[in-house]
Amino acid sequence: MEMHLYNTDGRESQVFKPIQEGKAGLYCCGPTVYNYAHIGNMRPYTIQDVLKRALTYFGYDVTHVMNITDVGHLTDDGDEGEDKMIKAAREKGMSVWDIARFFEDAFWKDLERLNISRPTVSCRATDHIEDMIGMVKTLEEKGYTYISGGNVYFDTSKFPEYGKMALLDRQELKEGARVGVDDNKRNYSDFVLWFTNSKFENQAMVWDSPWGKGYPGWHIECSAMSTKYLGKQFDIHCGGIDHVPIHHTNEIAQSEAANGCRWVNYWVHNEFLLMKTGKMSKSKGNFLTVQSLVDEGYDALDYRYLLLGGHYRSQLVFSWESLDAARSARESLVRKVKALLQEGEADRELGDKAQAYMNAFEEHLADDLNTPRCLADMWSLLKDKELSSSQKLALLFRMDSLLGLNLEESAGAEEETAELDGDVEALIDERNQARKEKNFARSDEIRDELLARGIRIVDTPQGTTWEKV
RNA sequence: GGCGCCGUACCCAAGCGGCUAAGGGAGUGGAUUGCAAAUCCAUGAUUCAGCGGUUCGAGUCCGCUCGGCGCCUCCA
Repeated sequence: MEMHLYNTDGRESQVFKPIQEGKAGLYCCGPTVYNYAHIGNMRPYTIQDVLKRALTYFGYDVTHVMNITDVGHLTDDGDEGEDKMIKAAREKGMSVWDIARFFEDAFWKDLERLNISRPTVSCRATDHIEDMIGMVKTLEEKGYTYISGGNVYFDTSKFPEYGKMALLDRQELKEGARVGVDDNKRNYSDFVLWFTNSKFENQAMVWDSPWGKGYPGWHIECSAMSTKYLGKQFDIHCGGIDHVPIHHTNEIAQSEAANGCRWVNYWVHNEFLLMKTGKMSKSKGNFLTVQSLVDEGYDALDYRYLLLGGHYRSQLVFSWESLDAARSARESLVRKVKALLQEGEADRELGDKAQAYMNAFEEHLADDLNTPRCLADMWSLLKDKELSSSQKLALLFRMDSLLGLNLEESAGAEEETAELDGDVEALIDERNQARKEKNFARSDEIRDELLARGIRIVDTPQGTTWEKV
């Protein structure tokens, strides 16, 4: 199956053609670990996970690389502002190194809860300082840099295609409109490759370099690490749409200047998750974390379902109402799987009819990851009266291996924990006895009591069972 | 000021020129139940913000108007 991806570079949907037959190199910008990731941050990782599953399913051997930015970055542009890592360290009374590990661990935990598979390679910026220095040296040798105010800058005027992907040439940027202008720059769009003139206190993260003690610029890490693990040219680069004009633009300039060739073939950018009050961001304080959703009683997978319910290139406004809707839908799917499972196991092979469903699903998935249609496909197969339960299960599990809602595991998980509480069984027996004696006051009392303990009674013609709420 | 996106039923949301406008949630009616829950069945836009235009044909293309959002700053 051919995959179609919307390529920001060219602004059109294109057929994915790998550089190397049967392989796909995928680089995704990872988190800066100075704070908890918020649920908006999790949107790209979720869609990238689906992309990776899809590529793998369609027969590509995927190498997925993600960086962990554990080097301090500024809270503002230029030389202003405070280093995020240092700020966090001061506030938490921890070293910057500990801060980085702490939030990196929290990040992996969030990914796990969202059923996002780990990248093939995850690389910390602090472990790759030499690679970055090497790339800056190459750029210097090729004449793309200048030193000013102690920092090494990339001279964007030396790179004629600067801003091509972002279509920057069409825009009249309002220079200095909201940020002070860095007088050390020759051109507005120039950016720092290596800092040596830091004014920060507590510079724990400093490395020796040909230009003096300092630390790398904001954009060089992705270029250096992606080149190291995926080569000078690779297939797909993912990230948030906000990265288009600055971060990815600078990455392209650096990488293509240093490597002397085209760098990335497909740029896949996800749109933002918004709050009703506007963009979700740490600085605005209007953000939620996966943990805060869990604290409110949601399953992290409810949020995954919510994300899958909209297309990744559309803005999505988060609301508790839509999360409720996603939870209802997801729980319903899990219940249906559970019911089907009681009728038997999933077939190993898909029959003709089931295959038609799978084909449609694959087509929608391959159509620039149209996950809303994929979910609709799941629902429509469930309604099919001519399809056997075992075929339905086979389809659902196959589809879910691409969407990652963990339906099979969720349907089974309740059974296991169910066995643990012995007195739950006793209460149910007591309730059934009460019902037999038409003592409904007592039976309803027990039902309420169990519900308070997170257990919902389900009366069926075959008898009484229960499930976790 | 410049660039870009969006406006589809009560809510979320597909749709990218052509069969009866996906799907989910909520609601309503019915079956089932001691009552619930769950489940099953049924039910929803002559219409896609508005107005013009192109076309045999437009939610889908073009223009304008109104409304919302994002970017131009580190940001997912």
